[in-house]
Order: sequence, then C-alpha cells, then structure tokens
Amino acid sequence: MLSSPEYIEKLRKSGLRPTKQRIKICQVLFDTKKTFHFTISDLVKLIETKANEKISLATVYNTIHAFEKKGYLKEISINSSQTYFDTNTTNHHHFFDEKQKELIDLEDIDVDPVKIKKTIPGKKIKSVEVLVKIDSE
Amino acid sequence: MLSSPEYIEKLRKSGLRPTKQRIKICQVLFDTKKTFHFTISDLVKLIETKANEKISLATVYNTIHAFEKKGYLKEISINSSQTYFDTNTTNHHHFFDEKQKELIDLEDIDVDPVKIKKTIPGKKIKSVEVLVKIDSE
DNA sequence: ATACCAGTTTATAATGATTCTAAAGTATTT
DNA sequence: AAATACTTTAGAATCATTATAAACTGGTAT
Repeated sequence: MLSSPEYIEKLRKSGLRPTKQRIKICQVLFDTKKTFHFTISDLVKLIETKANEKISLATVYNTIHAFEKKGYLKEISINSSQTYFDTNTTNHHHFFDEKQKELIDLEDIDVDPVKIKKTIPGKKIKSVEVLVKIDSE
Repeated sequence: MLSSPEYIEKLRKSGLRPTKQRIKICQVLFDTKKTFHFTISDLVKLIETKANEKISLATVYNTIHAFEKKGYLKEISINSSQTYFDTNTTNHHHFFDEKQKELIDLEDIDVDPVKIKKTIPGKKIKSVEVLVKIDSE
C-alpha cells in the first residue's frame, strides 16, 4: 500500500486538504496497478472491507466529485440507475454488459480513432465516448 | 396529423391494445417527418400542448417502455438525471451539449463505422453508441 | 347486444440514488 | 493558541422512476 505521505502531497498539490477520509479513499482507489470501474456503492463496500473505517456517504460523494473535478477520475456515460466512475483517466472506450452491469475497458488498439466529420458552429468537441453494449451469445 | 386508424393498426400489429392514450402518444411522437429526442417530462409537456388531454405520468412511462420494447423508440445512453429517448431508431450517433442538455443527431456520413477489434468469449455486440460531448468554444 | 376477461390506466405510495443542510470537527494560517 | 476556512457528518430533502392495487376498457365469446 502506498504510504499516506504520497497522497498527502498529491492532495495538497490539488488544493484539497489531506483529510483522513480523502487519504483512505485515495488508497482504496489508487493503490493498485490495475485501474478499475466502480459505483458509489461499490466504493462504500470497498472502504468497509479494505479499510476498516466508516466514511459517511455524503463524504464519499463529495470526495469522488472533488477527485473527478481534479481529473483523477472519469465519469462514464451509461444509462444506469447508478453512475459509474473509472480510475483510468486516459482516453479509452468501454464494453458494457447490461446483464452483469459490468464495464470492460477497450484499449486504444481495440478501436480505431473515431473521426467526427460534422461540426456545430460555436461548439467544440470535449470528448468522444464509445459504449459497446454486449450480451450473451 | 396522421389519422388514428393507422396507429390503431400499428399498435394492434405489435400486440398492444390501441387505447386512447397510446394513440395520442403515437400522434405526438410519430406525426412528423423529423425525428426528435425527448425526456419523459418533455413528452408530458408535448401531450399537454399538442393534445388537449392529460395522460397519467405512470401511463406515459408504461407506454414509452412498451414502445421501446417494440423497437419504435431508442433509449440513448447519457449520464443525465433524466433518460433520453429518440424517435429515430436507425443506427446513428449523437452530440450532447451538456450545457443546454440537448442532443443532436450525427448522421451515418458524419462518423465512419466504428470497428471493435476486441471480442469477449461468449458475448456478442448488441450496439455500438458514440456520444460526442460538446461545449461552447 | 351482454357479459366476461385480460390488458390498461390511474392516483398515489414507495424506492433509491444523489444532493442539501447546518451543526460539529479539523487542517491551516495568523 | 486563536481565528478562519474548509470538511465531515447524520439526516432530511429531492427527483426521476417504479410499484401497487383499484377502477376502467377493448376484444371476444355467448
């Protein structure tokens, strides 16, 4: 597990006070080589198991939104009752298994760059997201 | 405005009883050459203005879900507080203006076919949706 | 026509994710 | 150490959507 000091510095640099709760959430989210997808309720469960600590639901929401604003997380556009987040903030796309409610990364090599030929006057493209819904064969 | 008999037949063919409410919603949704995007609350407003009739919110939800199941509507994957539907059921993609909460169609010629090179054993692709988020320049 | 049945509509309540509130707590600055 | 600004928190509020169950209606058989 990465030591707190590294997260403390990371948080400070972003203008976020390094509180106990934020450090704990950093550890749960970023203390792994593999990136992953999660919902808020997934994260609450992870905090309860990985860290033996209870963080208020409001704080979890606050923190995730703060991290998203700082660019440490990305929200993924899916129509689902819950919002999904991704610790992989690079440009990439997703499979979504609607049965298992599971997201799977598509690497850059899995999808050719999507070129959008249409332009809207006065508007610029912020992001291009491809969502591939999959189902059992 | 298309006459009711045509919608009555269309509904019957799909195994849906042609009720007053369903016919009215058909007229509001399909009585136009141009397809469009809407949320449930958009639709409720449309029904109130175009048709001078009140349809219960529960019925609007029921009907839209029935129409979606029959393939007369498509749900669009966006992370938004409300779900968006599209009367254009052909394969196409979208711009989404997050400020104005507005969807704009991308025609086939605006986006090259998206080829997905990755496969998941036992799973087949159901849909490929591209969502292009746009913002003021 | 009439009566019946399955499918529909409806008002209202329930649900559930998310956001708000405002009081108590904590990091940082003076 | 005190002041200040930012955070956390429990619980309430919000809001889209879904569930409930009673009243209603279209289609069919009599």
